[in-house]
Amino acid sequence: MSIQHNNKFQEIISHAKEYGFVFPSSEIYDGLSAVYDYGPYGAELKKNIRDYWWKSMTQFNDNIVGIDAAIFMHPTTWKASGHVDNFSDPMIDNKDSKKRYRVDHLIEAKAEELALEGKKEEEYELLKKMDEYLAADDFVALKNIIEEYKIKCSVSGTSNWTDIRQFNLMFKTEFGAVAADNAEDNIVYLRPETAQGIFVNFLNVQKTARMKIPFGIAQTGKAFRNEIVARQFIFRMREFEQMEMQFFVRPGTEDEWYKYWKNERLNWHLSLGLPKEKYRYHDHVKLAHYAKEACDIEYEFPIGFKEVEGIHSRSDFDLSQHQQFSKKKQQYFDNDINPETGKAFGNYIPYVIETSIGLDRMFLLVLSNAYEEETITKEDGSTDTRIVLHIPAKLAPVKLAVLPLLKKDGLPEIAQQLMADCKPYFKCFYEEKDAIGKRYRRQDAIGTPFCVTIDHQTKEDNTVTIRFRDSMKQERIAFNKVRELVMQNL
RNA sequence: GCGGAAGUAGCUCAUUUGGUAGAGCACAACCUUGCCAAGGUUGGGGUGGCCGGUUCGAGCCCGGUCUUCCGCUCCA
Repeated sequence: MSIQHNNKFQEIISHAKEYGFVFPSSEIYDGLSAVYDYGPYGAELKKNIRDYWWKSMTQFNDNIVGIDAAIFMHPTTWKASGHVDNFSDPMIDNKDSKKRYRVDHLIEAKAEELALEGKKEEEYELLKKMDEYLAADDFVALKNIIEEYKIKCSVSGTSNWTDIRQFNLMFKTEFGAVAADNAEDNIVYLRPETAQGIFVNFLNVQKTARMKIPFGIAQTGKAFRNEIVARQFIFRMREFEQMEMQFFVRPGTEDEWYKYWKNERLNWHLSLGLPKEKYRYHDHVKLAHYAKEACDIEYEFPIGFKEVEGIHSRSDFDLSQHQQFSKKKQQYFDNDINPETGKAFGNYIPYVIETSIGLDRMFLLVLSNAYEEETITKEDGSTDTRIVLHIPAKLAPVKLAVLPLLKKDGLPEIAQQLMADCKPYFKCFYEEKDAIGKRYRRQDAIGTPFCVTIDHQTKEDNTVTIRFRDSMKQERIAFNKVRELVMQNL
């Protein structure tokens, strides 16, 4: 990351705070690491992004419906999904190389080494101890093993280790107000992804909304991950919001649908007028346990190319797992005729294509792309700078600012009429204090695409000045055309 | 977690060797004001991140602690 880019990122963070987009969480108590709150304009922008996504999924696609599943889920959900077993490993760091290892990997590597030296008994002994201590969560004993066998870091070659720490991806909490006999019985997790809420409702949705494959289920909502290092402003947070759509398809057609959604999702981004050259696909080579194919849509943030959205071909992994753990069939009966056999496709577990976008990351994307510190040359040749957010009008927190040129001569009254006229249709902002130029610049700073000024001429011919954010150009239009003009751009 | 940097008004920053904190912007009120942040007057606002030490006296020196940022590390 260059210093220049770094500065731009800092400026965006400062701007976000100063103008009420994003605040550090619990700031009066010195903040909570990697947790942020959205302020008045941030909440509007975030909501507008969410709504735009939701509409593009559930309104523009006849075969996609939405749900809103709970954050709490039955704990077995996470055993089935693989989150419990795959994300609770003890870790240890080498202080010299700064490299982090999974403790079991480290010890197993040593055992293998012993085996190669022909010390079969020692190998067996070591692995037996390890399993015993792992099962007991005895980190002190595990570290003793590492020291006893003089296990070294392959990078630094030293045995300078930190203490062992448990890495838990999922946040745990207690469910129910009364303690259970066995404390473990009361544990529920805060979901680390929204997808499982869709999978466990697959049959409910399919039956009640009478969906036929191929079809999709969309959902937006909070998810929680206890990241080891969560940083970079709202890019990686421990509490974040996902917008996910799981698309269920007939086995054998997954490649075609994967390509379809890969293409479709990038087009969604471009439909907002975001610059194509800042986007790229990143195809995964190393795949997660459930994935058949996977790619990320990356965007060039001020901190470099980073993932905004993932498209994954998840096979029938999730539904199969839930079928196995719940002992409830997760199958679909496909009445369509298979041209090869002349019979219906019959019962099967559908394959899934997932599109998963981080709402907070999308927010940061929009903000990063919108932010500009512009140098403008005035009529007298002198230069000035203005800070402007070129937020797409569809997403802008405030659509229209209504500004009486003077706070007298009946101009505020006329302005209030316009407010009343537009308020029911989109978010408006009214202001009558300070010089007009200052008011324009304040609207630029929060990304308001249109400003309308009411002046004395308005009283004579019912026209107003409309001023455009990006070009700073002004036009005279009829008072009663303002609402229409703004709505055309939303 | 390791290394580095920084915490003074809402924001950006001053306060030369230790002597009971200041500016600009922002905010509020009034006046002024015909179109791109720059008119005037007045006003509100700070236990200097927190705790302790040295000193007659600490925003400044020392120690600890917390938080944030950057780099490394990790990342479904």
